[in-house]
Amino acid sequence: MATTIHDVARAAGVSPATVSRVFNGGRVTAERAERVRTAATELGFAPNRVARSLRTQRASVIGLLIPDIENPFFTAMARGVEDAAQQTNLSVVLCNTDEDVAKERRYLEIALAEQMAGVIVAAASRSRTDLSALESRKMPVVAVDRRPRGSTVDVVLVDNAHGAEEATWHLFERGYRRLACLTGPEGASTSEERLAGYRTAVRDFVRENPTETRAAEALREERIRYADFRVEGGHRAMRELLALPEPPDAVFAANNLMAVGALQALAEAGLAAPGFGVLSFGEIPWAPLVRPSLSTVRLPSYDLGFTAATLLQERISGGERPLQTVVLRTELHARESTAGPGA
Amino acid sequence: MATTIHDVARAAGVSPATVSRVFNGGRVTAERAERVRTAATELGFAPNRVARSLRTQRASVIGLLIPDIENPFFTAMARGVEDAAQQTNLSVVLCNTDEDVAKERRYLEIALAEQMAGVIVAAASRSRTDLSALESRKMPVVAVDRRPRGSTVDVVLVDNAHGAEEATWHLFERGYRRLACLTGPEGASTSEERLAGYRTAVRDFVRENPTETRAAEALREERIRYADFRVEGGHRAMRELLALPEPPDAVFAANNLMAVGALQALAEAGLAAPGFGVLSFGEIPWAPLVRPSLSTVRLPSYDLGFTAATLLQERISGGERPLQTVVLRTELHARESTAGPGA
DNA sequence: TCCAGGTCTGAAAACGATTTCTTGCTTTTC
DNA sequence: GAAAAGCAAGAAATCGTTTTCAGACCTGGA
Repeated sequence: MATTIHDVARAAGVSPATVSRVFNGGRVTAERAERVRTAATELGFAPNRVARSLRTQRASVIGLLIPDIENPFFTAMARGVEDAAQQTNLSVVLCNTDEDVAKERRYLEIALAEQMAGVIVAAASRSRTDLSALESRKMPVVAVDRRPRGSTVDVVLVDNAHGAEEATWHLFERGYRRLACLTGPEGASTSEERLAGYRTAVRDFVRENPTETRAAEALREERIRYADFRVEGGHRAMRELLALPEPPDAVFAANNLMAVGALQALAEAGLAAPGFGVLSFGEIPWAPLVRPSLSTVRLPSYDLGFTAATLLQERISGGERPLQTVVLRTELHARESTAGPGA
Repeated sequence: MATTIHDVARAAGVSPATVSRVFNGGRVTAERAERVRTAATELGFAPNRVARSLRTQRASVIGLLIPDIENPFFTAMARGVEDAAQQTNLSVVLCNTDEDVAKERRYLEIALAEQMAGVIVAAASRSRTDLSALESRKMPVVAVDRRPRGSTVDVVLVDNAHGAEEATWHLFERGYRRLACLTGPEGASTSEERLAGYRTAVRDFVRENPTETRAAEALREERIRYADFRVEGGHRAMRELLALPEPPDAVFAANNLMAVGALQALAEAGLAAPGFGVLSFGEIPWAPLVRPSLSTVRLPSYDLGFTAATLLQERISGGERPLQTVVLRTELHARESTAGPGA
């Protein structure tokens, strides 16, 4: 049934050790190596990875833990990881943690028990995600998109603050003056950084345009809503914003799903671009189809994954180098229409 | 470092065999079992899955091969698989084959070499996907969404023909008379079945309404376009349809991505509902936001995955029963507006 | 001629679990 | 009371590799 290294050895008239050496680049005379190789193909031999992992204490699989498999941001990232991994014949195991720390912990345990070669993790929680077990067992880890608190691993991040700043600025340039912000959960590094970028942009704009007195209201408490990075949360928060005595005329949404929720709320209220401005931090697939049209900040999701996987592979192959933090830039994608709110 | 079964045995003053029995439900006296258990938790012991797999020749991991990780249909399916798998402590490994038979073959080989407990596969190709290697090694397999030719495995399918029939009929009911069809690649079971359903509905309608002479044109060759199940293909095909001397007034798109492409082409041509009817076979996430609005056939993607995983688990635990084919029903989701093309 | 230094090879010991086999005890049964 | 049966527990074999170790063989220099 399953042909083993012994079967090949017997067929080729050599010892199992020699067969192993042929497959792992040991020193074997050309003539014998040839005999082994033909015997192997003849028998359809493929080395048993489980046995190999047990012996070498290392599998040729890396784990990728993401919080939401249905979010296109993470699936694009997964593609990047996969493409990078293929280069060194690593295979990728995708685990969906569902933003749930308990589920995440279970997957991390599996990663250890399966002796995976390494793990790339987009942490479910900044403070409660615990990578120490992996670190103490010397398993290579790269954190991506979100920086877990207090762990000493390589990190690949998006330049959230800068991207949010540019995006907010863009809303001002388009002529909107009564901005609001829809950010993610308090405590998540991504939502805090994006909110910080929003605030910076508003302050800068107010400083440079002292006559625009109302712009500063964008910093007021009631204009800044914390939601949960999901469609439903964005929807509810947007409704609250619209119910304000002085509702905003544009909104900066800190991720794509909340932007979708906001668009729904706007549609229900009969509002649309260009009268109302919407900026989504993160692409909405098929955004051109979406009504009302909106501008988006394109996130380097694929590259995020690709870079993380490359870093991880360096660690796996034993590269001793200082911890690295890579920050990738975003890209503003303005909607085609140039008309502002007044038009 | 890694605590093994031996460490636990020594700490509890028993043999490794006993420890193993405690964890696998062998017969052990209560008093000893207790000693083992406390020792295990004290040492933080977790059995090494690799070693276990090597010995038992079976891993507690199942592989899920899907053709496109960025298609929400498949990610929803993945969730279903995962939820079902959790019930028996199986973990799921997601592999993205990218509609590429070579990539798929590589993943199937990995599944064998890693000795996974089983595989669920949405085949990249109906005829060229080859599951025989798995079958001959007695690895449990369930095919999902697409039925691979000539293999004897359990299958979980969508009732494509029936769903397409209902959907097409719905277009007629809304008042459209010049229908067209955008189907998938020739040779794919899903696209053929959906096309067949479309044809059945048209024929039925013509038979029941002999005065509607033009309706039969929906069966003409130029009204039926084969594309590739992707956005770009749908876009191109729709443009061709619109360029016909007698363009259609409604289109049945055989999957969600092509429907998106079609909507793009329509938007470019200045067409929208209700003047032009669009029916998407498969949900478009955030469809309510999409312009023009459209009706969709909701596919049981989650249940597809859940059912497949349940079936697979029965096979894994050795249930000997005849091969099964489960067909799940679709659900028509009409767009809210009731106005037809003439309105 | 002999020995040092190299290359190649096979035997055997890991890796960490499960499982068969055996042993020694206790309980039943006639 | 002795034979049969049942049960718990340990010793040891096993899964399929990799890798250490030691031996065999060859080459070249003194």
